[in-house]
Amino acid sequence: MTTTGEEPERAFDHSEVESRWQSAWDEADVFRIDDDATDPEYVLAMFPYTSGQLHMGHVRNYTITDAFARFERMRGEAVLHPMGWDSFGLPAENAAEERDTNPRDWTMQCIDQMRDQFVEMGFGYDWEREIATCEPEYYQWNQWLFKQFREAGLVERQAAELNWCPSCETVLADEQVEEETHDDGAVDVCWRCDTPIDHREMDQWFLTITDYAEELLDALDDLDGWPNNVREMQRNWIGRQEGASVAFEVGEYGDVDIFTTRLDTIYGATYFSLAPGHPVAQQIAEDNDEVAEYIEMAAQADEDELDVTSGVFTGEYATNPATGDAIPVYVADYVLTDVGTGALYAVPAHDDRDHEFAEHHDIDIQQVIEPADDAAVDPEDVDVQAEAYTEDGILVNSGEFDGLTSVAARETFVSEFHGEHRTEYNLRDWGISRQRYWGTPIPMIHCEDCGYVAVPDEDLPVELPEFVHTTGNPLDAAEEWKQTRCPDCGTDATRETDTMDTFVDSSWYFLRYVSPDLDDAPFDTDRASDWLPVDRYVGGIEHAVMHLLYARFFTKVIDDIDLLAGVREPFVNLTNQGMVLGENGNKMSKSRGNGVSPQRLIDEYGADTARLFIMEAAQPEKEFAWSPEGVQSAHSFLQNIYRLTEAFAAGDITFDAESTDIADYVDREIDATAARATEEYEQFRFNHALQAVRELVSLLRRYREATDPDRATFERGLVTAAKLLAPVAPHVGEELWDHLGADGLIVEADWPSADAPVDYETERRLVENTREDVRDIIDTVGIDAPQTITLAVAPAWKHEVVSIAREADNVVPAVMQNQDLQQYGEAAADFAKTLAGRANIDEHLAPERELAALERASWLVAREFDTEVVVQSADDADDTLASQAEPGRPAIDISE
RNA sequence: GCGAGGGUAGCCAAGCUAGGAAACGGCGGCGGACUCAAGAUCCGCUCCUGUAGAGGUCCAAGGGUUCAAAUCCCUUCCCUCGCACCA
Repeated sequence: MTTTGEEPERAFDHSEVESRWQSAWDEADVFRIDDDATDPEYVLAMFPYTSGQLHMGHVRNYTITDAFARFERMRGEAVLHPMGWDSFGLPAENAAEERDTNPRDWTMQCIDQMRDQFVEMGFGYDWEREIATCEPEYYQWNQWLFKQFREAGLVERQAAELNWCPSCETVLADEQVEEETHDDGAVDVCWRCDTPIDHREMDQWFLTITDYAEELLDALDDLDGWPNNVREMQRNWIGRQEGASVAFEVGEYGDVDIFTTRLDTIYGATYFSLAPGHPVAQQIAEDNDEVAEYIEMAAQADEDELDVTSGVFTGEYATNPATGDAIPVYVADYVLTDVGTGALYAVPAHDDRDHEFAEHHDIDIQQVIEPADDAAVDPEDVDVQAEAYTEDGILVNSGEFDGLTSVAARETFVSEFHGEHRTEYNLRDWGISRQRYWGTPIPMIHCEDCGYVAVPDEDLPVELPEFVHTTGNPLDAAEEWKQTRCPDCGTDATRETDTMDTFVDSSWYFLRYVSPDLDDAPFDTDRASDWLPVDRYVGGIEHAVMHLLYARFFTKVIDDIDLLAGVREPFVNLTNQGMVLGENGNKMSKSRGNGVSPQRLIDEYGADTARLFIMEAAQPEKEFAWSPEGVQSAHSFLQNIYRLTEAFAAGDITFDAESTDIADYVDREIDATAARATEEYEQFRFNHALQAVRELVSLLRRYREATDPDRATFERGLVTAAKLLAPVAPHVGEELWDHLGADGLIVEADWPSADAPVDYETERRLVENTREDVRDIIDTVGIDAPQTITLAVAPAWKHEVVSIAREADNVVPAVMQNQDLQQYGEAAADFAKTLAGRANIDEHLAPERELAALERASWLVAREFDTEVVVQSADDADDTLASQAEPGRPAIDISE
């Protein structure tokens, strides 16, 4: 125990309790799921990178999935809730260097450490399905899948200018390059070490994800279970532009294709521009020193160093197919080699960049689009010499096409100028080569005669050799490993020394859980087709593009090569959990010194306190700040519910066998709580569900204080609270369950049935309003010691009037025409008039139901004012009093 | 610049998709019960006014639709995030 003298005695010792139940779950195999289960609920958290350090983000992420998995399990679902280790990657190499060990030993040690912590947190995983991507049993299937992709024509070896991190000494995918802004502009840096990146030309293995660009984009529309921002980020990343390509004849170099989304502006093209990397620009450079220098300079320049006006005239001219004019050809850095065709015609009048460039280089600006009649801008106000007009409009100065709309012109011009419709994507192919050791060896062999040859299946896996400490790529230094024979011709050959991007590992791991020990295929196709897609996927927003896009790509390819039967998307519902901020509301970080160690929290307060605090703090998507008060509050709640249950179990509570109105009230609240908590769990709003549980426990305490409770009702309340709490605080849940003398484990118990009581909301409103009115009167009048509070329900005829009034358009005549109400004459008419003046008439209970509701709730009023409360029907009540009552608003009399 | 999501009482934060009660809950603050006292627990209050349940003003700002708007529509301002020399 770590209790200090200042703190109250703890009701139980969390470390003893928690480890005891963890063993019990383990022995009862409660988290194991049979291979023959049919379409289980697949609940998955993004598996952790094996840094060895569990942080609050992990705790939150895994508590969310664990609580939801436990909830579904109690509801009777078969649940697949596995865990594994994203265990390849550069940090392990760095750690190995620092600690004079090797990546494997380091990683394995991290895994053991993290697994222990997960167990301590009470996370219920099917550990028999545990996987680690750094094991040959796993990564051999990366290699096998790579070959399958290759056979499907989805692997290419391309020379490409690549992002190179000089510090990590490796190539980075576009996705791994981040922009860092400084005072003097932006710099591209390595996502891992923040070192500014270089560019290098190298041969690399690519997966042609661009072949799937269209489906990856279109299918986003149907991913309703994904957050909008993630879908939008992927749309952005894939970046589709609908346009057209048209050829311009460039001097002696022949036709050069351009891509444009604004073919309607072609008559306004007054110059032509090539990217520095465009083949024709390179050709021109051979005879033109000025162009050559410019291209060289542009290649050296940092991102953003050259502005839009940077460029050089080549001395060449292109022919505008629309006007027949010869327009000057420039090489300009703002034209990007890998966007479109790397060449464009420029229309200064209708494009901001072209406009700026033209001004700087003194090129003609020719207007060809005017605002349409219905545009917000008057054509007179448009001065393209001053500023580009970039909206669509009506063509002018475009020969016979004047008067066409932009939309029509774009269509017409495609055939007119022998172009073609074309769709371009920003998405680039996925370069997976990494010049590092701790990853999956790419299963290729280079033979002088045969070129690149895949390692035959029977020779897989290509296992990593022993790690050697070296400055370069350790695989390159492993001479013995490198030397092999060509599978085709048998002559000496060398192995590929690059390893795969670790995002390959995580692109299909969710399939491996289905059959983790299978040794003749990556996963069981039938079972995977039944168990997938993942029903609930939870992880950080940082994976919005990379991991989630690659995983979608892999799933589609795997389905296309018939390893899956009709699974096009891996994750149906996605939740990105928010950050856990430091106490001051800032990001937790070492430099700020505001980090909180999960381990210390577990030691001090126990896993359940940590879990409860995190889940109560906010909805999963929202960030929240760490709060010692919140932790304390969660802890004392657990202690309190424990004490209450213990008192019940120990026979410290006196019960009264007679059924009472109070018991009826409590019974209804129990049902309402179960209903509400169930809905909130389903909606992933754990904080709301937990709030309901707290309210129920508080009610049970008040119940006990107010009277000798009914035993069955009180017990049912405790059982319900324990069950509703169990997914979030499972150890305490078991302990409560045990005290309540129930059979088996709460983790396997049935979820409480969840129908809200009849008229619950209306009744609650009636009771709350009445209590407030009583308070209001006592307060306003200044009554010190009320003797008796009398509540009288309105007579049945008034209820009838209200019912009629709710339906009728014209209240007073409708009421007066009613035969039954005529006997109440004047009174009925007056009441009808009152109601007619109201904008809205609330729902109300029938008189006998209203009476019963008030009788059930009267103990709350009696308790609050320490007084007698009498609830009367209209017949029993004094006439004057009863006449003041309305449906939903009993008359109140307070005597001193 | 483009896109996504937001702005609710001292603070945090529900409600907004399906318009109908000054607007759930928590923290903080105030008062009361219990207690020798503190803590824990319990009962209230916490926009303004009010000696019988009332009235007034409210959900970034302004306008509109409606019997009725925090909720729907328009405009403006501000915040957070993502993308961005993308032709």
